Amino acid sequence: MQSAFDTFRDYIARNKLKLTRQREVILRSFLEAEGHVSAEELYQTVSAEDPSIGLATVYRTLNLLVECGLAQRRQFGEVRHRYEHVLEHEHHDHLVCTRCGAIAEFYSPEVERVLNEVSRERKFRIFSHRL
Amino acid sequence: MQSAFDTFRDYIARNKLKLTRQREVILRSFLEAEGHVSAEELYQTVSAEDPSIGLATVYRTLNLLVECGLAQRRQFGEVRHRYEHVLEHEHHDHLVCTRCGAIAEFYSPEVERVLNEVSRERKFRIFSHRL
DNA sequence: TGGATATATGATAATGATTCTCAAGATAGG
DNA sequence: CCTATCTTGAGAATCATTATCATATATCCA
Repeated sequence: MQSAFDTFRDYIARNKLKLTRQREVILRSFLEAEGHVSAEELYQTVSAEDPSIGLATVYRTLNLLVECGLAQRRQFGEVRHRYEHVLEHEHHDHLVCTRCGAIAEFYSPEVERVLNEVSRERKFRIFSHRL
Repeated sequence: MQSAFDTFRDYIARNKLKLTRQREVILRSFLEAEGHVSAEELYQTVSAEDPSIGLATVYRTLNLLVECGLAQRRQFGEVRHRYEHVLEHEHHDHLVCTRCGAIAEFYSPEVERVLNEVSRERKFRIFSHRL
């Protein structure tokens, strides 16, 4: 299985994009970050390593990571989005505390099965789901 | 069982708020609207009946409706929120088409059961969920 | 290796949904 | 019908995210 960096490099190459220092720094920080990061939070981390990197570039790179399948974008109670890495852990759903924002992850084969059944009945094809 | 208007009136009274013409018009339009309305869409409908009602008031009233339990606010793929009435139909989850935005509703007792189990294990208490 | 060329970047402006502000208007209770 | 209190409409403000644009940089190819 290829590393996240390989996946990213492949995506870059396939789409005639360029592998820049900024993108490397951002990807590295993203992978080191644990759990669910917001763009702003990631920007803080990245800035510590290279203060010249702008917030816009963090946003742009996060979008790339989503496109190449390395990251998933989700929105919990808040306004802003959070990103989590995909390769590192299995598919799962979330419980989010409405008081403190704590997040617990879980996986249920039954939920998956129900979703497949329901979508078949209704003639939907499931690309992803959020619970 | 009391009507949506009664529920709203009660909430208004209990919180020392006032029942205004605008709020009545907006609630009525909301109940007549089918499915999942955005604030902007509801504003269009409301404007047709009374052009003097402002967008801010629609937002404010929708928030009241959510607070008193008549409406639920959800966010599908898009940026903006959509609101749906609660009293009219049972609790359910959604399938959303990523191409055309079509929405299908479904209910699965199994999903509910799994959520209850998981939340008990993790010491969460479920107020609501979005799938 | 050196350029040419296409893509990236940083700073900042723009956007779009939602909320806030505030002066003027309307409701409820006595 | 008066007054205290809550609402309203209009537009400004906010906040996360995206677009713009001039400059910088990576990649490709001779």
